[in-house]
Amino acid sequence: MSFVTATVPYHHGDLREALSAEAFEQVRTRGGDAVSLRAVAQAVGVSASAAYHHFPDKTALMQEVGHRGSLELDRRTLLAADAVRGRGRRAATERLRACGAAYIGFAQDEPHLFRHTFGPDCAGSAPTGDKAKDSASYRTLGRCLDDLDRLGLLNAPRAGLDLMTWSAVHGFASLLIEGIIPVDATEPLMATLSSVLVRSPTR
Amino acid sequence: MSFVTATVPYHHGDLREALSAEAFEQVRTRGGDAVSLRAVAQAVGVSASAAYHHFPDKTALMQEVGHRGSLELDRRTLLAADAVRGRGRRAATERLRACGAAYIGFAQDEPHLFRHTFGPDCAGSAPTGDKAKDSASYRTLGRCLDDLDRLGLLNAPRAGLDLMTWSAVHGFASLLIEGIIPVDATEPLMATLSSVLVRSPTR
DNA sequence: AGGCGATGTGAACACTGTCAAGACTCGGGC
DNA sequence: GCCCGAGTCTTGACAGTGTTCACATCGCCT
Repeated sequence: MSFVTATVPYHHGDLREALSAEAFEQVRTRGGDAVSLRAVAQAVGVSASAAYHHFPDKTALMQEVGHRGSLELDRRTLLAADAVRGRGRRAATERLRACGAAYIGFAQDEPHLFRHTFGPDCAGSAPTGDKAKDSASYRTLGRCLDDLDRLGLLNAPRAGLDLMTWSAVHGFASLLIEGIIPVDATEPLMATLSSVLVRSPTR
Repeated sequence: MSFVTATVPYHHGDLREALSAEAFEQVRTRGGDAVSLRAVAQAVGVSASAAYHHFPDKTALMQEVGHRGSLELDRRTLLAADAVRGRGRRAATERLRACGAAYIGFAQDEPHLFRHTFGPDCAGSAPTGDKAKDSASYRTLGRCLDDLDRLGLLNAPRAGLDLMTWSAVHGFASLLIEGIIPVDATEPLMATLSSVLVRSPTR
């Protein structure tokens, strides 16, 4: 009824969005395993079962979170790659390094999000089994390699290099956030990767 | 009391071991998130709270499982590497390939176990932040690189190559079991890795 | 024999995901 | 105006979880 009525509004404009956002934030801070549907619902100010009118499962909500996570990763890598201007040898090499560092940096800054994004609930959602090409960060990495290839700087045949590079960066990030690898190994990793991938300068 | 009494024996000889083994098996088949302390205890034929006299937490039990998983991974990689005899160029290259393939094969054969072994509950258990050197599979991979280095076949300075190679193999395995990468990409990956790491044969 | 410590049990707590039944609110047709 | 149905949200319940508590039981040592 009647005027103002700011408190307890009505049907809560856009619950689905609110739930997604809140879940995202909780996964980001507390980690995927530690967030409960009930807690998310309560934070939004709504009953737990209300969520079931917008998501079939808790898993569906979590997949939405994972999707947002991958978007953020894509954004970061693309930003880092675009920040390096120029078309020369130096620029192309640096671009690859920056792109990889951004990928690893994301995992470092948001380990919970990173884990969840590539966790079994989210990653396996695409039934195609070849989600690689859907990933923008993968494509960004690929474009960095293209640049190097165009300059004839690659140490090996272009094909298959995307996968290897991505694997190395992703694996390193994974091992890093689990504490298996010391954090100060990131620069050396990218340096080694460069030295292996791009042809030596003077010769 | 009295004779025979095979059923409901006594204190159950070695519960800790039984629980670990059962938990390991359940994680292996059902996946880490799907196994409950109670189910493990019941399968062993014991009350749930009995487990708390042998493990402080459910997490502690799960860490034990993770440890067993890493032992199995170590065993497989070592076995694969040792199966390749010879000290020549061919052998050294093939040894590296076999070692990596075994690593990836483990992830493929036992995805649940692999995930759990490198999951946050298990991997981060060592507070040193540099558990890499403790991992036998890491060292096995390193020895393969040593062999190549001794023959002067490496395409880049030896230092840092362990980390890069391990990262690539581990990352590939991770992406593979989440369905992000098609399974038939394993051979190409190891081929690319080899072609990048070891110097070209004729020149 | 007595008792003590290690090892087991059962009931209880707070919490989880999920679902069925009912209440509220809105928009559109009489 | 009214009413009704669709969409939305709540309450209450169920089975299951990790964990803890008080208590029972067993083997071993003095």
